[in-house]
Amino acid sequence: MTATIPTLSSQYDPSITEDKWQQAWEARHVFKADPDRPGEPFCVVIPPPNVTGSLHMGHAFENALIDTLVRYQRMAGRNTLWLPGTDHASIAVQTILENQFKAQGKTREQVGREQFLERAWEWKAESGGTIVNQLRKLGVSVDWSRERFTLDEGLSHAVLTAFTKLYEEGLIYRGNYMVNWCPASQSAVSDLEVEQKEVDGHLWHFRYPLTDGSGYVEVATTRPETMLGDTAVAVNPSDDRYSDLIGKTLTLPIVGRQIPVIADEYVDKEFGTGCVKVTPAHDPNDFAMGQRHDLPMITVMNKDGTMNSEAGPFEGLDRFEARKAVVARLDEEGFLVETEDYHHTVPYSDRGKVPVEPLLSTQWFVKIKPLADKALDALDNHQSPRFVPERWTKVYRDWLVSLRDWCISRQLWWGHQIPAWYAVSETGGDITDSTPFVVAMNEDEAREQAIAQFGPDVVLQQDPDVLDTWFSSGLWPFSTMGWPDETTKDFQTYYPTTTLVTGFDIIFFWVARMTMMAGHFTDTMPFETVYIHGLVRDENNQKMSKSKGNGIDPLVLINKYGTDALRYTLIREVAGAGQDIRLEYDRTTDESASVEASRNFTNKLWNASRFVMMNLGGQTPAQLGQPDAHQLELADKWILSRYHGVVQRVRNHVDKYGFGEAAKDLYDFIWGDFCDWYIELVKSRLQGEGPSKRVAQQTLAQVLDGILRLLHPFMPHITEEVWHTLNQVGDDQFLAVQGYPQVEANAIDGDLEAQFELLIGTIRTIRNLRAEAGIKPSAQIETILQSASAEERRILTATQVYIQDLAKVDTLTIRGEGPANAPQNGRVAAPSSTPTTAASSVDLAGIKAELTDFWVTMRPLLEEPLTYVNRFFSDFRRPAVTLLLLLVLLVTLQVLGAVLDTLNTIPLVGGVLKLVGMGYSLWFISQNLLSVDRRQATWAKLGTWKQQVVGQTQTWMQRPAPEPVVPQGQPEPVAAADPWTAPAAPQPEPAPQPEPAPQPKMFAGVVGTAQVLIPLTGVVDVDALRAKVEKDLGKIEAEAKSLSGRLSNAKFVEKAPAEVVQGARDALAEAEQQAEMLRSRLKLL
RNA sequence: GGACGUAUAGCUCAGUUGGUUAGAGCACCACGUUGACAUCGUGGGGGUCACAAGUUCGAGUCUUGUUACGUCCA
Repeated sequence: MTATIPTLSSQYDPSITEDKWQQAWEARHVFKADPDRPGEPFCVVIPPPNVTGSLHMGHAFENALIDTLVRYQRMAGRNTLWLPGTDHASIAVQTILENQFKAQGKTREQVGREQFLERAWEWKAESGGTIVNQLRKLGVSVDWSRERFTLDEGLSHAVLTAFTKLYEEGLIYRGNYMVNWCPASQSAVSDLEVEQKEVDGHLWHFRYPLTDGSGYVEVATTRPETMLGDTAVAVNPSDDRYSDLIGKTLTLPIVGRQIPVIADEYVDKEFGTGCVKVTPAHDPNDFAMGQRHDLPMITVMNKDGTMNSEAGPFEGLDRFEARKAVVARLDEEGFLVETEDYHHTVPYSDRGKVPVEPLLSTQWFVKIKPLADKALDALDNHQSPRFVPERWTKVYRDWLVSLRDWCISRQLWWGHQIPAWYAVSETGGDITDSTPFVVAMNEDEAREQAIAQFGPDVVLQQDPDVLDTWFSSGLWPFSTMGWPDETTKDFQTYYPTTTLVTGFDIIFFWVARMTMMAGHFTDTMPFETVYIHGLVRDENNQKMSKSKGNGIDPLVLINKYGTDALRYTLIREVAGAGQDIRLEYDRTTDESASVEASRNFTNKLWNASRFVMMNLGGQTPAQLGQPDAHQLELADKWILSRYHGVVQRVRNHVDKYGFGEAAKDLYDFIWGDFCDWYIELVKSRLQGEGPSKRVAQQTLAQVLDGILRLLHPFMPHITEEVWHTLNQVGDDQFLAVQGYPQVEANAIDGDLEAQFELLIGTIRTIRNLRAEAGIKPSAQIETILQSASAEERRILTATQVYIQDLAKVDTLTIRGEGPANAPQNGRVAAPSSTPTTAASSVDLAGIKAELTDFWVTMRPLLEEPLTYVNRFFSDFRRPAVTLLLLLVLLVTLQVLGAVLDTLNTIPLVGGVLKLVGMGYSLWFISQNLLSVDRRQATWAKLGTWKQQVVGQTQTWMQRPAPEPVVPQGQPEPVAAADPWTAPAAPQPEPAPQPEPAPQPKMFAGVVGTAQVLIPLTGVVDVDALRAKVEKDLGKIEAEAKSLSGRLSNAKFVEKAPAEVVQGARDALAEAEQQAEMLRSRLKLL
C-alpha cells in the first residue's frame, strides 16, 4: 500500500489515493470510538441527512467542517466519537412514494398502509444507502459501527418513551385547534414548515348590510371564499365611527346568516375601513377572536381544499375556483364595492409548495413552554449552549421566548406511529374527536390499560397518524447513545456531546428541539457548543436550491479535482464563522477556479514532498532523527521558527473554530515559506556531503512530517498518502491517529525572522532590478550591497550565500558607505569589489556614518576589553570578523583625517590628510590585497588571528564553491558549537579579483537602509530603469512626506503612544535615507 | 414592520485592541522550461476601503445616518 519514492508521479492523482484511504480507514476501524480510551471525550453527532437525499454542496461543506474539527481533536488527543446516521424524513419520503404509486394509478388508500410501509422500507434499503456512500466519498472520519437511523429499533424505543413520558407529565395533549393544513400532502404541518411568500393578489371590498336595514358596513378581504364561514364583523372598541354599531347584526350576503358586530382590540382602525370580517375556522387571528367572543366556528372547506356543504352553492369547487365564483356572485348582487390590486404575503407549505389552509382539526400537541423555559434557563444562567458565532444566541433565544405549542401529529404513514390507542368501541367503531384513548409503549400495554377502563370487550385502534420527523430528531444526541438507558458506556462517556455543527436554517427546527428535549429528559444541554455555519451559494451568489436547479454537484468537483481540493476550498473560504461562502463555478465546463487552486495546492504539496523524499537518501524522519540544535544553520533555524509559529497559529485558530484562517495560514506557510524559500535555500547543501547536508535533510524531514500532521484535518487523503511514503510505515498505522504538532515556543525567534525579512527583501530587490534591466534570468551578475548599518551588514554577510544562490549573483560585495555615495565628486560609482576601495572616494557624510558605526561597534572594546571579548562571542559570532578588522584599520585612518579636517580651518590640510589616509589605504592594499598570493597570506594571517579569538573563519566576498574545500591548517571549518555557523563552509578566496576597470553605470534599489547596486553591463534600457527608480523614489517620498507631516503635528507627538511616535521617527529616518540613496543613484543613471 | 448579516483590486475574500505605503489567491501583462512542481517559477500593472456626517493627533477599522444586496421573523 505504501509507495516507494521513485514510483511517485510528478502529478498527484487523488482518484487512486482517496478511495484507497477511505477504504483503509474503514476496514481498519481507525475511527471506531472506544469509551475506555484515555483522553477527554470529544463527541459530535452528525446532522442526519434525509434518506431521500443525495449529497449536495451543503452536506459537503458541513461535513468538511465537522471532519476537520473532529480529526483535529482526535489528533490532539481527545477520545473522539463522530456518530453518523440518517433521518427518515417522513413527508419527503411519503411524497416520493405517493408519486410512484400515482404513476401506477393508485392512491395510498388503495395500496393500504401495510403494503405502503413495506414499499417504503424497500425503498429506504435501495436508496437510503446512496447518501451514506456519498458521505464516504468526503472522507469523513465517522464511526460507521455506530451508524443509526431515526426509525431503527433503538431510536423508535426512545421516541415511544419520550412520547409516553411527556403524555404522562401532561406535556402532550390532543385537541381541536387551528393548524396549518397542507392540502397537497393532506397533513397538518408545524408553524416552522410554513413559508411566507410575497404574492400579487387583490383586496376585495364588500358591503355587508345591517339586518335592520339602516345601512351597511364595508369590509375588505384577500380571501372572499372564506366569507361563507363568517360569523361576525369586528371593529376596534375605541373606534368612534362604529361605536353605535356594536351589538347590531348584519345579514351575511349569499348565505343570509345573521352575524353580530363585535368589538375587539385586535382590529386595526387604520387598516381599510376599520371593519374586519371574522372567519374563526379559517384564520388564526379570527380563531382567537372567535374564542374570545364565543363565536360559532363554521368550516367551509374539505381537507383536500375543496368547498364543503357549508359553502352551499359552491360545494365541491376548489378553493381558488370558489374565490372567483364568490366574487362574481357578490358583484352580481351589488355587494362588491371595489377590487384593489394588493401585494401581500401568503403562507405556503414548505413541502407541498401550495398555500396552506388554516384549518380546525384535532391534532396532537406538545406543550412547549415548560420545555422552552428549561432551555432558556440553561442559556441565561449557564450560557449553555454556547453559539459560535455568538450572534445566533439572540436568534435562538428570541424564538424560545415566543413559541407556540408544537403540533406533532402528521397525517402520514412513514414515521413513528403515535402510540395512542382509541377505544373505538365507545364511539361506535370510529375515531372521533371525543373517542377515549390510552397512551402506552405498545399494544399489549395499551390493551391492559383499556380493559381496566372500558372492560374486557373494548375494541382498540391505534392512532393512524405519525409523529413529526423533528420529534425523533430532537432526541438524536442522546437516543443514539442508548437513551432511555442512561447507563450505557456511550451515554456515560460521550453524552452530553461536545459540539454541534449545523446551519442557521435549522436552529429552530432542530437545535432548539434538541435543547428542549434534552433539557427535559436528560437535565442537561445536549452539546456544549453550537457552531453555526453559513450557506454555500452558487456562482451568482444565489442560494442553491432544487427548485431553482442551480445546485453544484460536489461529486462532479470531487471527480475533477479530488475530495481534498474541494474540502480545502470550502474550508478556506470560511473566514469569520457563519458567513455564507460563494463557490466559483462555470456551468458550461463544470470547472471551478477556486477548487482548481486548491487542487494546485495539493499538487504543490505532492511535489515538495517528492523533492524532500528524493533527497533524504532513503531515510525516514525517524531514521534521520532530530537535527542537533547546535548544528542548525540560519535557514534551518528560520524554517523551524516559522514552522512553530504556524503550529501555534493553526492551533489557536482551530480551537476558536477559525478553520478558514488556519487553512490560509497553512497554505502560506507551506507554499510560501517552505517551498518558495526553505527548499530553495537548502538545494545547494543537498548537492554536497557532510554535516550541513545531513542537518538540512533532518530539518526537511521533520518539517515535512509536521506539515503533513498539521494539514491532515484539512486534507486527510493526500497527507495520509505522503505520510506513509515518507515514514515507510505499513497500513497498520495511520496519520489520522498520530499526534497533532505541539508548539515549541523557544523555537520561535522573532529577531531571526526579522533578519530573514531583510534577506528576502534583498533577494526580491535584486530580482526586481534584474527584471527591470532585462537581465536574463539565467545570467550570473555582480551585485554590491551597501549599508551604513553594521547590523544590516552583519545580517547580509551571514546570509550572503543565500543571496547569491537565489538571486543568481556570482560576485557579491557587502560594504559600508562606498564611493558611489559621493555625488559631490561627480565620479561614477566604481565597481568596488573590495572594501578598501571605499577609501578612494570617501566623503564626509560617509565618514560620519562610518564613524558613528565604528564608534558604536568599538566602544565596548575601548571601554571594557573583557566585555568586548564576551560580546564578540555572543554578538559577533559571524564569519565577517575579518571585515570588521579591516574596517577598524580603514576607518581609523578616515576618522583621523576627518577629525583633523574639522579642527583645521585651513581646507587644504584636511585634503592632505585625507590623501594621506587614502595613500595609506592604497599602500595597505598593494601590500596585502592586490595580488592573489599577498591576499592569501593576509587572509591566513587574519585567519590565524581570528582563529585564536573566535575559532573559525568565513569568506565574505565570493560565493563558495558547491563542494566546500577545507583550507589547510583549519581542521574545523564549521564550528559545531557556534549557532551562527555559516550557511556554507568557509573558503579562502582563490579567484583573482577583477582589475579596477572603467566604471560602468550602476542601478540601484533599496531595502531597509541598504542599497542594492548592480553594475550595468551590455545594453540596457536606461529610460526604463530611470522610470523604475523614479517610481520607487516617488513612493518613498510620499511616505516620508506623510510621516513628516504627522511628526510636525504637535498633537500627534504629544498624544500618541511613545512607541508609535518613535516608530514614525524611525520610519521617517529610513525613508529619507532611502530617498537620498535613490536620488543620488538617479543622478548617476 | 422588526431583527441580523454583508459592502475593500476585474473575480473570491483577508485586514486583530484605531497607528508606517490597505494584503492574498484567481484572472491579466512580461520574462523564463534551472533535475520537486508549467497543476510551475520570477517580476509587473490594478483599489476614493458603498456614500455622508461625527469622535480622534490619527478611521478600512469606532459612532450615527443613508443606499444597495442578502437572510430570518411577523
